[in-house]
This record gives sequence, C-alpha cells and structure tokens, in this order.
Amino acid sequence: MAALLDGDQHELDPLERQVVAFFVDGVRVLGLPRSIGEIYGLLFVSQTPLSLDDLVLRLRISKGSASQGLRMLKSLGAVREAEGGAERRTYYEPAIELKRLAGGFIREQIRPHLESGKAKISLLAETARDVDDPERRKFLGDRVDRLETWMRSGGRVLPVLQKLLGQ
Amino acid sequence: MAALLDGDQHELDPLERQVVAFFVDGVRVLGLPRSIGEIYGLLFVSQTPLSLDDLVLRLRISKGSASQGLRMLKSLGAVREAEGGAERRTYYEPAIELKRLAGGFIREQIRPHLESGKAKISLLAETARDVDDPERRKFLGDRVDRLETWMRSGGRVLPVLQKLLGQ
DNA sequence: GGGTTTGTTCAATTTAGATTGAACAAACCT
DNA sequence: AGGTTTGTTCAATCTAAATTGAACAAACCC
Repeated sequence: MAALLDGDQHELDPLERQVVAFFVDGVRVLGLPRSIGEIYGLLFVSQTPLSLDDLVLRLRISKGSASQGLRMLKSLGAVREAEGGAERRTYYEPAIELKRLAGGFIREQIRPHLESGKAKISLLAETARDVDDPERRKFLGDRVDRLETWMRSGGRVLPVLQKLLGQ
Repeated sequence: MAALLDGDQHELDPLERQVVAFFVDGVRVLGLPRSIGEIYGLLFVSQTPLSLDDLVLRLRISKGSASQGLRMLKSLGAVREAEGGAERRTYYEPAIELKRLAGGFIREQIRPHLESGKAKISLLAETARDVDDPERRKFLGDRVDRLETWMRSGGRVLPVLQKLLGQ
C-alpha cells in the first residue's frame, strides 16, 4: 500500500534539497537543463553511488529524464559508472575534480560552437568578397577580420582556462 | 498604401541575414535571448548607427523587444549611443572590441552568479555543520570544501580571461 | 520458452522565458 | 494649451526546449 500522508521515505531531506537547488542554479548559468543539475546535485551529496531508479524515485523525475540526463552527464565526463558492485543495475558517482568538469564542458559545449563559428565566418567572408560597392566591401572585410580575431582569441584562451582550472 | 507583393525596402539583404543569423547562434551559446543577437548583429553589419525604430522596422521585432534588447546590450557594454547627430532620437553603434564585450559579460553575467554561489555555499556549510551523524558530517564538510575550491578557482580565472581577451 | 528487471527512445505535453503590443510617460514642438 | 515623436513598461501571448510516459529493446532469470 502507498504510504499515508505522502510520508515517503524517498523525499529529499532539507540539506539534500539545498544542494540540489544549488546545482540547478549552477547548470542554468551554463545553459544546461534543470534535470542535469538535479541529478548531478543528488549524486554530489550522496555518500554512495546511485542507480537510475534511485534518481527517479528520489528526485521524482521520469525515467526518460533520468536516462537522458545521465547520458549527457557521462558525455560531459561529470559522472562515471561506479566500479565493483557485481549487481545487475549500474550505479553512478559524480566526478568532482574541477579540471575534469571544465574539460568536459569545454570539449562538448564550447569547442564545437567555436569550430562551427569559424566555418560560418569563412562563408561570410566569401559573401562579403562578392559585394559590388567597393566601400561597402572594404567595411565588411574589416568586420569579418574582426570576427576572425575573436575566434583566434577564443581558441587561445581555452587551453589556458583548462590549465588554470586543473588545480 | 502598403507595398504590393510585400516588396518592402526594409527587408534584410542576404548578407545581413547571414550576419544576424551568426550572432543569433552566438548569443544562444551565451544563454542570451535571440533578439539580443539580432540587434547586435544588425548593428555589427551596419556602416552607420541605427535608431530603435530602424531596428524595429528592419528586424520586424516589436518596440518592446528592441527597447529591452538595447537596454541589455548597453548594460553589457556591447552597444553605445553614437555621438554627434544633433537629432532628437538616439542612434546606436556596436562595441566591437572583444575586451569590452567579454568584460561586460563577465561583469554582468558571471560575477553575480559567482558571488551568489559563494553565499549559498556559506549557508550550505552551516547546514552541514549541524548534521548529527559524525561520518555524514565529515563527508559533507569535504564536499563543501570542494565547492569552495571551485569558487576560488573561478575567481582566479576571470581576471586572466579578461587579460587574455584584451588583445 | 515465458517472465522480470533495467534502461532507451521519441511523440505528445508541459513549462520557462522571450516576445508582443497597447497603455503610459517624457521630451520636444507650435 | 494640444499635438507629435521617441522610448519604456508590463500583462498577455507565444514558442522553443525540457519533461513525461508508454512502447520498445536488451539482458538476465527460471
């Protein structure tokens, strides 16, 4: 029978809620969905690894959300499957080294956009070269150069960022 | 009478559309609304400063969007009011120095979150100190320390970022 | 084989937040 | 004064993206 008064033993305690809320805010700043913050947050306060079903039960999110959220967190290098447990189901634990977290985010979220940005600028440069009016063409060439400078700066900054965060 | 065949002289030409689309994608990565990218993008390709009405007319966005978008862009230091023109209405031009753009973004979007993050971690630390079970308390203390380390790293990185982008 | 557990996929739904547009205010004119 | 231009505000609407949940698949059991 279902528990009376909704007195679920599944609910988060106040501390867990505080931590989860912290990470929900955190990932929003990074432009990631709320569920990512909830999942990572709960893993972060947990003393033991958690399974997908644990996340569904305690966070009251759907299996779909939990599955997709874990996939993204794995691709970011922010969670890993726990070793050991000869169990059937897999348990997850958080990566807590900033170096790894920042590295995954840069690799998965920033670099791809930087690359596609460079490609779009190349196309832009072509379009700008075909402009008839010489003065307009010159102006556009300057703007395109400016964009290329931005991208170069971005490319130079990322490795430094990674190095500084790896400590 | 309205123009026949929707042959508006207001529509963006293909090059302008390409540039606007570039910035729309760009600001989405930064978590800013589409209209911000449209406005900055059109200013960026324009050889002359543009007024709020110019933006409304050419981008076909509402006056509300244009007004709020310009306000945010001003707060980010990404646009400024053009000098000269003794006109009544104000004209805007884009800031194109990466140093200024990155500085504004860091000041307006990143630092506030970093500060509020530190505050939330302090509260978290208090909550964690009150936990009864000693083992649990120790674990949570470690996690809180980890968060504090992250924030310190973040704080150290920002000035370096600004310095590197200012070139 | 059938039954159970664990996890994935994706069309339909929900929701957060961006956009609209009408009312309002401010600054100018004659 | 009243009229016009320029820009702001904010409740209502719209839309893009996150979430759901049911169907499906895969891996194990007996």
